[in-house]
Amino acid sequence: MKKPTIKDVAKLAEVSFKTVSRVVNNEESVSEQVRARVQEAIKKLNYQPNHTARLMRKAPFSLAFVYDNPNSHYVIQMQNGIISQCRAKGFELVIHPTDSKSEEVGKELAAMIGSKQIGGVILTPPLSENRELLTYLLNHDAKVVRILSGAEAPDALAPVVYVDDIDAGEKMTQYLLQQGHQQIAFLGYHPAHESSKGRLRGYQLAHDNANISVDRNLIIDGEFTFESGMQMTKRLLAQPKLPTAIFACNDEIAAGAVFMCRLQGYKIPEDISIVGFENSPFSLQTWPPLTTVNQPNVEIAARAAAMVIDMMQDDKNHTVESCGFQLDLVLRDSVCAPNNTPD
Amino acid sequence: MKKPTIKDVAKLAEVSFKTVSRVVNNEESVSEQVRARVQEAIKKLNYQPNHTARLMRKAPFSLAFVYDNPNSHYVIQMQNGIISQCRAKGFELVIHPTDSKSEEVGKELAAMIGSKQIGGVILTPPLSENRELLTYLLNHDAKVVRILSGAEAPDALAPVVYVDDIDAGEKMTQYLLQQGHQQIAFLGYHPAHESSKGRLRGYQLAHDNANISVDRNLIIDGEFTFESGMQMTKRLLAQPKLPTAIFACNDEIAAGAVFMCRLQGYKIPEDISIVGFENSPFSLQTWPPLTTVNQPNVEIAARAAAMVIDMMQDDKNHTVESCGFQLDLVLRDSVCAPNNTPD
DNA sequence: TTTTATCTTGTCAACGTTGTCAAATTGAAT
DNA sequence: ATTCAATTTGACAACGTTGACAAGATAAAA
Repeated sequence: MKKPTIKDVAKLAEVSFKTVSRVVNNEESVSEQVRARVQEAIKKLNYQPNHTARLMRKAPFSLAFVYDNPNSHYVIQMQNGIISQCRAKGFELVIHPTDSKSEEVGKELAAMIGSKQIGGVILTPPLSENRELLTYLLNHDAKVVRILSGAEAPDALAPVVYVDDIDAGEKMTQYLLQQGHQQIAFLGYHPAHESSKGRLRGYQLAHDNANISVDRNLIIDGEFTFESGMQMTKRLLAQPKLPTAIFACNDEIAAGAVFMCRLQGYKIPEDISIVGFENSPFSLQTWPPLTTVNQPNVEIAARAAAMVIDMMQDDKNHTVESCGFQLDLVLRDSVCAPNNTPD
Repeated sequence: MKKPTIKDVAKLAEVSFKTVSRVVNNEESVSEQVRARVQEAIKKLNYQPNHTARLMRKAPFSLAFVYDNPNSHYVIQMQNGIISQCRAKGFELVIHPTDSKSEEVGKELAAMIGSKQIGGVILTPPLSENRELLTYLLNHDAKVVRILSGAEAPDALAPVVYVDDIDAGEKMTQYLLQQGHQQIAFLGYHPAHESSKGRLRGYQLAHDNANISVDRNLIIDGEFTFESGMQMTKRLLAQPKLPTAIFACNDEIAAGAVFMCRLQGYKIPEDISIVGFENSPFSLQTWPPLTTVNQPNVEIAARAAAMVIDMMQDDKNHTVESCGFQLDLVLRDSVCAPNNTPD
């Protein structure tokens, strides 16, 4: 049994197929009588308009989510946020994992956009930080929205959803300072990682505001992984002056820190308070559960999707405003006031 | 500047647009001269064939990945496996997260398949376990491939990619037995979780083969989470007879077990060996890294995708064979021979 | 040279929808 | 009744591509 087309419905309802089209698209000028008859026919035949054929006549109805990120949870959250918008507004999502280090990303994306009738693109870090890629895409007249976070104010080439890492880093550090911590280590600064820069900047800012000077020895460089978290913590704990709290640049590092501290016999949070960043599942994959910063990725992605869709639908090319997200702390049990001042 | 169509290319190359189509589709009967001229024109105009219009004439070129799974890493791996096949074979992937508990899943999926010209569907647990959904989809003549794992032999309604949990559970248990463990606890049996049944079955089998009877008290029910892992381990450790090894039903449980053991002062693996299942990032999110079972999700998904594509392309409806995957152990440092026999 | 076979190219319809515009119908006002 | 406007409906082209088939060009055989 073939899939019914609009013409089959028309025949059954004894109207022209154009009228069926009108009913399907909820257009005004159809009498109630006819509308009812057509709707009945639609139901009887179980007719579904052909998305593909539709696309050919109308403006593009697809947007692409381009990413190159090893963090599954992040990607899925993004995806979900975008899909929610797509479903609400009848758009199609094309996911496009790629390799940000490849020379060909630009071409590859342009090709995809061209062939798949894609109207808009959402870029996440680190792809969204690639200025060349962005201009390349803009030159191939794609509508682009970038999701960015970090210390640099984003340029104005295209609308951005900006995550305020500086503010969040500051809030978290402030919180630790308020708890009475004065020796706060910072784990996981990485020059290639924009977010880490922002978070460190906030850390610094909070110290400045409190008139407390930062001990450079407490800032340790490393990767955003559990393994690296353990290594960094080991190095940290080998130093003469012990911190009373650790601000880890993400939850995985924090989990590694928790582990290493325990291995060396420190109690968490009694001996050392530890906080993470991201509110990922990893923040609950340790004990006690980590105080962390919530990144509302689903909302962020939904916002970005709404923006691209807006840009696609808007003919007159009115500029879509960038927007910023402030992050909130998630207080759990990995922090307490410092009891013993380490010597 | 408008997107160039096949006709623009034709005009530039001074041939009919049909000839361009032939060049684009790499058909035989085009003279080298003309082909070169057309290709040049294509390059000059940066022409990309319109995927959408193509779809309208040809057989469906899209397949859907339907899932309802809280495990981001799993979903991403699946997605990647499927995408690899789609790219290789020029297919389009539509991802469709859904709610398996909803009454409407079937209708929802049928609607999606109908409207988006989807030729095939890949189902993962728990959706793939839903017989009703499957028959519903088959009745709406969709091509379906299911990814399944567990203790039940899958029915023959549609081709299946089957993950042999029983065998894997048996292998892992055998390994622990070979290390000299006799008191092996099993954490995370859950009646609603097919995989856990299979793994437990394998655990039982290995004991049977070794002529060792299983102590029912060592089998603890629970969820597939870190939190539950901690709880179960707490219960386990409260029992008079301590195990020398713990077989956790997945890595998160195992990580929880590691944590709880440590909290109670047991050393891993010296006092208690612990193994997980899945080889997820969580298995490295603890210390020591977990011995676990590798689930080659990317390959599994790629296989499933290849199968659906096969079914879609094959007109004569030849039956695609189901296939099974055997899993392999990943030996890391969370296991050693039991030193002290607990009393 | 003519015929035939083969290879290359072109013409046109079709896919399922929406946009444009004209035709038919309705209803109100004269 | 007649006219006019407003509403409802329909005919047809168009979107960018591929498939079926016909036409033209070329090469080989007569």
